[in-house]
Amino acid sequence: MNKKTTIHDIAKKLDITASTVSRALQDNPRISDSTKKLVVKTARQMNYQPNSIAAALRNGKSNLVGVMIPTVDRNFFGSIVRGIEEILNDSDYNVIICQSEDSHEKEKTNIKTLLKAQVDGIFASYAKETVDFRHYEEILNHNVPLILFDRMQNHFDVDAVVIDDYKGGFDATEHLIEQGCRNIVHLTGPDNVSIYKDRKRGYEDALRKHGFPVLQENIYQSDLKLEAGIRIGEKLNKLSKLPDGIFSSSDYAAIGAIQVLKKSGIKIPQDIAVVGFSNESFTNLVDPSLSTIDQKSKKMGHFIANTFLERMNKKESYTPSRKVLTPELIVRNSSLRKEHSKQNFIKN
Amino acid sequence: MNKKTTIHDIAKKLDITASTVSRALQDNPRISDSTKKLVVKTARQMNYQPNSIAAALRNGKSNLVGVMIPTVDRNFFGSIVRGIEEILNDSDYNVIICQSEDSHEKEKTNIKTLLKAQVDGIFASYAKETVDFRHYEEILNHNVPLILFDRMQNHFDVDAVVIDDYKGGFDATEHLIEQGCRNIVHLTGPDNVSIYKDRKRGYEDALRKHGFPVLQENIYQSDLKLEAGIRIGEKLNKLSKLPDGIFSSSDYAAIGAIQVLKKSGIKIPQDIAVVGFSNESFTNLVDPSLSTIDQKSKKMGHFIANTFLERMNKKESYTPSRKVLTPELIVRNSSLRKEHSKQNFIKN
DNA sequence: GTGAAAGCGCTAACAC
DNA sequence: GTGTTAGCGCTTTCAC
Repeated sequence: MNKKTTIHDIAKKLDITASTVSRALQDNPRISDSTKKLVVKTARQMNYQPNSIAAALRNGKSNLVGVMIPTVDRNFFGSIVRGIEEILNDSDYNVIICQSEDSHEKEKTNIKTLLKAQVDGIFASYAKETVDFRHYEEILNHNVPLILFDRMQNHFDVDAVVIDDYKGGFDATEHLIEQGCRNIVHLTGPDNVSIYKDRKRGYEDALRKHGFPVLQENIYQSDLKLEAGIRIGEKLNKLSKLPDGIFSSSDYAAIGAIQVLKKSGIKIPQDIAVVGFSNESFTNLVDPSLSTIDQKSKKMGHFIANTFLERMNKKESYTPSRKVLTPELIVRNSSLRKEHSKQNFIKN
Repeated sequence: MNKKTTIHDIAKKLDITASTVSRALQDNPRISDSTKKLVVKTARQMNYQPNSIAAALRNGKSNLVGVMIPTVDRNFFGSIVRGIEEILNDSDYNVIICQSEDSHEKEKTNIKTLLKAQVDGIFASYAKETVDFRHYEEILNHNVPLILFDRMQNHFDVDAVVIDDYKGGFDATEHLIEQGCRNIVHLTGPDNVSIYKDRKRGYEDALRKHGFPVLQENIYQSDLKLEAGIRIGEKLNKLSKLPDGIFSSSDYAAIGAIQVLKKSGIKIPQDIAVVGFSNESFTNLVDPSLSTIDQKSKKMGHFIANTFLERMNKKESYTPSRKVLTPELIVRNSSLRKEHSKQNFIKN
């Protein structure tokens, strides 16, 4: 049981050569059916396990891809990864996951690690902190296909799969307006992350479209974490004139604000209607359930994987493309004022 | 920029041999400091990237480990993975993550995939569905170190890192009793998963210790998902005599039940106090915040990684061990009756 | 339809 | 302190 069987062992047993065994196992047309069957059977008997490392060395490809995301335990990223795996595992690729934890330093280390692991491709979503992109150029210098998703910059000419964040912001805001909100606050993230800028533009344009002014004092910038939402909620509480709607670029910040506001007796959605962003799994666990924008994460994973596979097929003369997915507004109780909630808490 | 530099390229440039380069890069003591410096400098200049695949083939180890968990987007598993990575990345290992989605079939495929990827070790938590363990024996047959965590069976003689589920169940239940509960319901999972059996035993023993009867009709078995909690909540609602406490083996089921009970005007924790299990990240986002048992996930990840590293060092005559971590009761508002909540919603 | 031989890039035992 | 050599397990070109 100790020494692993190789194609040479199989060859010796059958009194043929390793090349024949190799070809037989790959179903090479030049090998006779009888030999193929024999080889396959013997391989199974001997509990042969192909050594993918040797193949990788020989073929110059590892059949590994690296995915770098801020964190694994957020619904959005977790399910992108699952989407990627669903496609790639069928093509015999394995996925290595690295978490940047939104730190520029970790991101640099991770990229080094992935390149060292000889991955055949890297799929990455920027860390929030990242403003310097030289380590990404390193990937391109190594001729490793790079696909950016979710967060990205425009100045790289690489494949990208994103959602239409502008539309997400627009739809969320317009929905609040339709629910009767006239004074809508927006919670946004760091300005160097384009998704937040785009959502903000959507927010602003929706206001303008309906004839409302865009007020800078209504826009609160933060890291969009739970704690930031809490702090902003406290600020709102102290305003002489409460807003009647909140569109937050993050579910976490939204929930933080809601917690504070609820404590002071403010009714959600009657006094303030709230829409978050990302459709995190907790959004239908909280009370009231949180309206949000779904980012089509699994679909995004599929797109990423397929883009990669296409890229691998047309080796030369490949032109990077950008796929834009359409997000979906999920209306739940935190923003539903007009009709009595048709959604019950079981529904997603 | 196209062809990758190898140690031979460096060797040629410096008019030395590849072995010297290899040794220099590994900081081998037999190489003179001057050569080392020269080699390292030239390597950097030529943008040399070691080919870990070649090294892997030569050394017979891939420096990859595989982690198989039910799902990535649960706080508990996500942070185990992070714990593992924190330790292993320092030892130049990379982590491949596979998700079983609690399916026996997926688990089998994943194990095949990992073995094919030539991982140096597999860390796994059983799928809930799994009752047949032959595919795990396959791992041992391939001489690949296996470490089980969280969920496990006793009949395998392999390394294991678990928490003391019995104590978790006991502490949760005793806490409810101390808060004045006299009629505590328990939500448990499938009987073939030992963690649920252990938590149930803890529940029962706590009741007995305090002189309460263990009533079979107070124990509800399910898959412990949100929906199951909702169904059980509805059942409880219809009882002639409501319970005054719930200990759920899952935060999700707990929250499902709470949602239903709140809807019928039942006050949490005044009417029914609730404790969940796992310290999922949403537990301090819901209202009331959910008391729960923290499973020390990051620490568990560290233990798993260190166990693996130890195992790799003592190659022969290795005796598997079992590490048991102590869980921690986190008291939040869903179970705190006696004193007025000292915890505020910001605290974790 | 099958075999012989070379080589992917690296490491390490053995020389000196 | 450095060079020589062989080989990890596989694939593939070139023979026949």
